[in-house]
Amino acid sequence: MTKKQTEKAFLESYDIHDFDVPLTSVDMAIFTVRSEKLQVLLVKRAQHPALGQWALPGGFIDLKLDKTLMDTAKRKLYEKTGVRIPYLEQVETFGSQGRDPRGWSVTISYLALIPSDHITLGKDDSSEQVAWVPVDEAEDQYPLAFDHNRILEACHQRLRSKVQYTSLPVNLLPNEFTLTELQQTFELVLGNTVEKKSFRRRILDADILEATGNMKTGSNRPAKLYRVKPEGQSHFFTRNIEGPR
Amino acid sequence: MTKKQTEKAFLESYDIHDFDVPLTSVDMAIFTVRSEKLQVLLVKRAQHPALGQWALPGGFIDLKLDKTLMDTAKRKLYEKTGVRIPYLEQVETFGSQGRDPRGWSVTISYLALIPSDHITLGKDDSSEQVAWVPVDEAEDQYPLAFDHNRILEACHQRLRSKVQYTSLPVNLLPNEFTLTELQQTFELVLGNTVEKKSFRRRILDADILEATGNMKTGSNRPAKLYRVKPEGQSHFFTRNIEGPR
DNA sequence: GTAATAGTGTCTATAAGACACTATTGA
DNA sequence: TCAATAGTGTCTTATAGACACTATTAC
Repeated sequence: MTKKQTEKAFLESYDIHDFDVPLTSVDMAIFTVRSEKLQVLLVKRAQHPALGQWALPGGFIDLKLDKTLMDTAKRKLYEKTGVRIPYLEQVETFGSQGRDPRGWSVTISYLALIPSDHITLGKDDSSEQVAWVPVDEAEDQYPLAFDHNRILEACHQRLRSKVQYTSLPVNLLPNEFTLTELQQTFELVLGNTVEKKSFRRRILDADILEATGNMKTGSNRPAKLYRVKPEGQSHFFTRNIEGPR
Repeated sequence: MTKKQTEKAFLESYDIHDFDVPLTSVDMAIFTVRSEKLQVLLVKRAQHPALGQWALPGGFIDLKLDKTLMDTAKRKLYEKTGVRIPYLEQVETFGSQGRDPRGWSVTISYLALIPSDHITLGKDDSSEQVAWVPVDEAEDQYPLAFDHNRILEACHQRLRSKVQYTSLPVNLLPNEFTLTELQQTFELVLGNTVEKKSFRRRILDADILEATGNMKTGSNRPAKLYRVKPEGQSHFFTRNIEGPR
């Protein structure tokens, strides 16, 4: 190869298989709230390597189907849950010699938040076992395949820290919800209680919700129902929730 | 391949070249402060594709030399600047069909901060042209190779937003510096002025610096010189710098 | 009425911004 | 003494936490 070669000639003679490249995949931590717990979706691997072990859903980029990495992530999410437009955020890319027994590999991790209603688990044909597992259990009691425990922790950590200064938990709730339900969701993710008045002031002052006009009734005072305004899915507050002093 | 196959047999028969994988590289935005401007390191590409165009330094993972992605980033940084232990942070991974003419490719971007003293540009033998360019110029007036303008913007944006709530700019200064110099560095990165008293209160209350005992003299009152405590390289404040009201 | 949960009034605490002030040097 | 920059005192502002209080429903 000389420097005089044209770019066209260079590209024609270029073959990616001439070079050693790492295996590249996408893995994701899909979170939802079920039974008043923050849960994460796990799949039992139906292929080697790590056959039979629990893992985060993920897989290889389909160079034909996927135009971008985000497409790969969206495709995987849809295959596993039937959900098409969740909150989806890239977290961290893990790459090393030893993380996969097949050799040098890189995985781009994504964090997804979905409401627990209207999920159809395991839409795809992979016949893998799919399960929602409380995040704490997944972290402490499940030895996940590859370095997936570490990836899950990175995603969980990202979520926890962003909840301190963003409105992300709105993405874990159905279309209509009460402020109390929203507060409980924040508390679940944060892992501590938040003060009611402070919380409502913060949310309402941010102007990210609108009243639907409906009320949630029970055996007590009915609560106003709200929906998220479009810009409210990912609102940034100027200060953190601090939690109890 | 059957499911009864052992993992060992699977791995023995596995050949990465049987699959289509994307090209995978690492690119980095190396920032420093020179001539009272935030500058970024660019290299003029000495190979196809995009030969002769300015680009962010980067390159392929060396599957033999590098054990992790961070190793690739550190190696590239050392080759270009001679600096070994800077502030280094992974920013975002860009992957798509069209970002490189050679085909589907993925690049993991890193952000590095280095002090401008003791840099030896272009230590490696690539005989590429290497230059410091003010970030604003690089963004507005340099058509960088591939999608490097977008990558630079992502790294610059990450830096700007983290400066609001971290101590990162200490990594852009030499070992000893005055509070005024630190403040000026914050201002350069933030793109606005900050109030002197608030700034000093914030930094000193965080307890991330220690006085060296030396003073910087000039034709005026001497200023105390400080160095960063080890934990001060990446301190998180609980609130943002807000800037002028 | 009571139990239960929704929603508010208002005080304190924390850390930032504003800005005028004092301090210490060289020339 | 003056110019220049270092460094401080202290008031105001913004937003969070604490916590007691009122409001509205089903029964």
